[in-house]
Amino acid sequence: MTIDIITDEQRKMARYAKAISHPIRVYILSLLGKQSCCYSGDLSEDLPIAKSTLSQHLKELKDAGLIQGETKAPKIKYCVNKENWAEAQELFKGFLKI
Amino acid sequence: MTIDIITDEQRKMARYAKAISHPIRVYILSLLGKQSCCYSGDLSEDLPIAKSTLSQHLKELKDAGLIQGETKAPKIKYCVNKENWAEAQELFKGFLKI
DNA sequence: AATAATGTTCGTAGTTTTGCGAACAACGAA
DNA sequence: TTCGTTGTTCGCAAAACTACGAACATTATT
Repeated sequence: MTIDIITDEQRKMARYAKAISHPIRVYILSLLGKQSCCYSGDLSEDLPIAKSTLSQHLKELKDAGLIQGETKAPKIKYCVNKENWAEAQELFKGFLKI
Repeated sequence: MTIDIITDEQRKMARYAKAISHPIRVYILSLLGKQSCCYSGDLSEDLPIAKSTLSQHLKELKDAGLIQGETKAPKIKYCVNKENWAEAQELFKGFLKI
């Protein structure tokens, strides 16, 4: 009940887990796992949500560091952020003892 | 934009991820990974949160199916729910393999 | 039976998440 | 420049999350 015994690693774990804690975001990341990149417009066609909502989910993933967007005007190409994804992999691997 | 293309697997992934999307819950699960079981009271001593708050986090993990409680009156022994934990492992493994 | 130990539930409060449509910004093409 | 395409941001609302203390339940012990 004194000091904070939760480690930075555990905080990071929680952060990444939070980023993937929504079905839409799981879907997006799964897709990026298959094809490594995608356009927001393609997602918008497939997913039953408003564009603005999709935009927010992408922002969530971006803020968590799991994806990155590259402007290919007028579109934006989203890719996995490999560095952070690798970190997340390691964290989850350790956590799940996979 | 028509049918829901999100799979049950992806929904489950999101559900499990949500359960571990809080530092306190990551801490609890990490501990259970090390020693497989623990008492709520021990957690309460270590964590800087109110008992009632801890109780809620444990309930979250229980509802998600990741842990289960066994009454050893007047204490409660919490353990990993092995079956569901294995399922979560598989889901994350598939998800992260990417 | 009375007390102590252990947790849960209730009521409350503040914050965050999720979602939508409308309005706005950026940029290529006609 | 004007228009169409593509996304983001804004304003709003509903729901969920996080947290606390007080009150309550349960059970072992005295």
